[in-house]
Amino acid sequence: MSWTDERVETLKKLWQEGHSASQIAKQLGGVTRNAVIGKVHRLGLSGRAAPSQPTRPLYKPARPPRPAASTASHAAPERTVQHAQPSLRSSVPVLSRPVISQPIVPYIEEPGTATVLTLGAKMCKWPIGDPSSDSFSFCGRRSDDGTPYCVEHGRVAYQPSQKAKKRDGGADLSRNLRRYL
DNA sequence: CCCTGATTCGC
DNA sequence: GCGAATCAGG
Repeated sequence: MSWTDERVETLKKLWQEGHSASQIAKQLGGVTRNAVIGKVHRLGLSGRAAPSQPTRPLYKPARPPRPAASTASHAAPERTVQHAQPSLRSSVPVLSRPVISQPIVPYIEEPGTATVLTLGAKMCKWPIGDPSSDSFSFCGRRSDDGTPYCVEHGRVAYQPSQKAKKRDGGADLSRNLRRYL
């Protein structure tokens, strides 16, 4: 099987909905979960904002060398060591209930006031500021139904996907966009 | 062991 | 671009 437009659309949809790679692979058929993950990465939509527990720590654990299978000529060039940058990739831990007596508000009207402790399920998880900074926060406005972001940020998050599949001269862009919001 | 996503790299 | 092999974890 190959990655047709339709299958990519399905992949993106399921991935955004929080399905695991193996589940998506199973549903699509003809591909392994590795294929799905690889595609997800190439599409640049790795790191889901919505569900699950963060699997990776925020720091980069230094990649181990991989023993090349059976290829003789392979002079491994030293890669430039780039220091780990604070990444937004890791998913945001969503509290199921307040730890102390912190009332969780459904959403916040003023953008950028939600912290990791006050961020609720229905709040926009668009990051604001430097994650390593104390002032780091999330948008926190009411997220659009079923999405991690508010309408405004959802537009930004899922923007560059359409290349006019059918024949709409761009007039239907907003309509197509709604499928992702 | 089951599962998860992440990464590398030959193809 | 693709995805198997392999990794680090839950």
